Amino acid sequence: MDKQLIPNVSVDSVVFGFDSVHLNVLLIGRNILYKKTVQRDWKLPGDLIRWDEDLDTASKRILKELTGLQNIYMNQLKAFGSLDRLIRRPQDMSWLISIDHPERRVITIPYYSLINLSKNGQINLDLTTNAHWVHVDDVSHLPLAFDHQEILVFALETLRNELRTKPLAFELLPSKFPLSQLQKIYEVIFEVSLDKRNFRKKISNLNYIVALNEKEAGVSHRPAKLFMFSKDIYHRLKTENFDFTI
Amino acid sequence: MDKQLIPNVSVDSVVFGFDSVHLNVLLIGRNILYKKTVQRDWKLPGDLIRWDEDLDTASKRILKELTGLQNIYMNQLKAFGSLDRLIRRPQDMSWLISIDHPERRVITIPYYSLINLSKNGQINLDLTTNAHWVHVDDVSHLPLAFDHQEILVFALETLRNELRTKPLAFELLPSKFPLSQLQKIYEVIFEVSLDKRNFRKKISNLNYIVALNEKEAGVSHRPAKLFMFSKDIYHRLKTENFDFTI
DNA sequence: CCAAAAGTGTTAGGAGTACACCCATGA
DNA sequence: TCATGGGTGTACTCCTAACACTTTTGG
Repeated sequence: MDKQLIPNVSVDSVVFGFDSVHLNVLLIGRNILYKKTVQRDWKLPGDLIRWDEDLDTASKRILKELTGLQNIYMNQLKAFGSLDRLIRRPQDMSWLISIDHPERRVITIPYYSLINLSKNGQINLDLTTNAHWVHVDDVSHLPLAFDHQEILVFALETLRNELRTKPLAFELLPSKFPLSQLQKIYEVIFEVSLDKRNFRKKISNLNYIVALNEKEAGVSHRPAKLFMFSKDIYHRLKTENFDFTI
Repeated sequence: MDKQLIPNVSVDSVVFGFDSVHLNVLLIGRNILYKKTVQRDWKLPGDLIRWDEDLDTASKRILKELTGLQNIYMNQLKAFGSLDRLIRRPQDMSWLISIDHPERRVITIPYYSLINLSKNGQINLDLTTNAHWVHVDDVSHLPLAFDHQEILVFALETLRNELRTKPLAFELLPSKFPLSQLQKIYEVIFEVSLDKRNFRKKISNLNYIVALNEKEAGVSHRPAKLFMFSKDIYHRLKTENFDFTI
């Protein structure tokens, strides 16, 4: 056991990636030996944190070590620390023994991150660590380690909540995007379908979504106008508005 | 150091209490000896957690031990674990030494709670522990231990966010309340003033806020009709609605 | 010329906002 | 009878929701 690590506090990352069609989550494949057969299962990227690093720093470091991802949007979720979280599944117990994990109790502090996966800005996934993008809809059928299924569900709920009131959709898009992509994000994440005209009317009232003098290229249909999100304008405008819903 | 305690993970509670005029927060007064004078400062109720209890359990236990409060609404916030959070103020360092606190690093998991403080349902504060209700507006002038000021600010922000979309106001009210009290909560917490007629119109559309055949008693003005919040009706209704704001 | 997605306007209903006076009670 | 907060309606504006056809490009 590395002396630099706090033995009972970890971070985990729920990295959401949007590929212009699906919302995906980044999982690490494991092959664990259990009852003399090799079983495949999945976990969230994560690890113990060090004595000499802040939580955010730890989360960034571990994500980079395990996946190569850097400089992406990141937000802390609530901690998960139930007594039995590491030992709910017998496979997990035998895995912990196999890696010589000494601790009876680990409290984990999950983060969620957002990233765009479209063809241009190729993602620099470090494949030696077995990281894979999985459609979020498929995850519920997969065996996930520990309480990672629960963490993922919580992360998705939080993403939905934050997406309602914060300009997070743009973290899932390339810097220049057509409006149909923006709409798709809301449709996929909230599992609804939205009216194109009403959506665009709504967007056109938001001055921080700026039309560019550029169009998509290389598509076999009428090319869409590209837009960008202006953080500056957004912050200048969002010092007004009161509104509540009980 | 108690062997039953995890040495580097604590919980803290931000307990908000509404007294029909102000939003208050529960703080514990400390007298610390620093540079040969006794100084008064304040901290959030909190302590290290035990190896054999879940986070929520720990939070409930510690809140009860320190204040006598039980069975109140409680919600976990994000963890605070920066490297210097215990040693930003020299007073805190000398206090930690005085209580023989061994740990260089403690990550705390804060919770916020909501409670009603009106005269009827007298609160059972255990005064031996020096717990006091302080108006939230006054807290920024008080010396708070560690990063507790920061935790409090985050808790208040979170309370505001959740109050926009969840029926939390009722946790701050007695079970039967006049509409003016409900309005006051939004006005105090969001620091706005709302139009009485418009507020009441909005409320009358919410079927889960139910008018009772009862009136206030003992007030020296026209007595107000009392209302209650129906959790049942609320949950039956809130399985609809899509709406987002970027 | 076909397939595919982009782009565009109108109408009707509901929600939000601004605003001023009378009512019921206890002291 | 006075002081105090309770209680009520209307008109205007703005946002939302429903709905179908034409345009531009590549193949």
